[in-house]
Amino acid sequence: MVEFHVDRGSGFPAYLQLGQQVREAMRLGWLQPGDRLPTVRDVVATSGVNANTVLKAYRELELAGLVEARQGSGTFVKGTLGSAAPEVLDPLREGLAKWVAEARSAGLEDEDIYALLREVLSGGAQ
Amino acid sequence: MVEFHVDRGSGFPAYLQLGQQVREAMRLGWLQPGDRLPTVRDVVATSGVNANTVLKAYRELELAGLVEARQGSGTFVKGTLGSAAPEVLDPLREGLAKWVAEARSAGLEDEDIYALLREVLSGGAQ
DNA sequence: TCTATTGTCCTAGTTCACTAGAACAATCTG
DNA sequence: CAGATTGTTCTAGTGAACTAGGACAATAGA
Repeated sequence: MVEFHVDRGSGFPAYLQLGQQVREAMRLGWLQPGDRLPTVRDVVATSGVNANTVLKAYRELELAGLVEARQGSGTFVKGTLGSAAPEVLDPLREGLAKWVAEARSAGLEDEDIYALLREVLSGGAQ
Repeated sequence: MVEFHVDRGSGFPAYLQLGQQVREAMRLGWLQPGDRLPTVRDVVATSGVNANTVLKAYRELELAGLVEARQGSGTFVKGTLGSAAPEVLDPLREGLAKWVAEARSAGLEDEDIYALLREVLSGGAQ
């Protein structure tokens, strides 16, 4: 089961945070087709956001074809995202963890690491 | 000189995007103490956001002690962020680029890569 | 069938990001 | 000094995000 963590006051919309967390869990293989998302009321109780906000997040995921809402029973993962095959991800994760350890021992903070990745992904100096 | 790229419609506030881009440029060593940020009017002309929005971004950076606004002459980088020594960053960037190439040839999209990094940084399975 | 659970809708209202446009104030340059 | 450039302030308004609270509808399970 996925556990949502909504950071109010971070500036960006709660419904986007929820959506992103679902997508991310799908990419990492934590959520697979058929899995059930937390109940709207669950999320309300857990994260403190309003039911309409949760609904908005879920509706966007549904529009994107990623989940399917079934009244009375819950919201279920329907599609797939990314190439979340564990046999592909696992070795990559290991390699990344190694690099991260290196970066951290060189004194880099998490934000430095994110910045560096964004730079590399967007093609260097641009 | 830093070039801003504001993605309207991405959902999160323009002033946060501007602030983040300055912080990131500082982390990567593109902006160093004494460097001048683009003029408020420059950013307005370039990115299309309103002057007040740019001002809000700059004011937040100033409150954080990262920049200093001097009326009549511009806004200048004051503090430092991260450990942006090139002799430290360069080899790390190289190693990361290598890993990214590997991940991409394994079929991962950028979003997969971000998700994986977030997972690793937050300490694995959490 | 009855009941609990779930998603869904509705109305009303508040807060905040952002826009628009104008004016002022300090600094630099010639 | 004069003019251009820069940051700064102000007022007014729009739209979106979010809250609050209630009600309805479909499904699952006993």
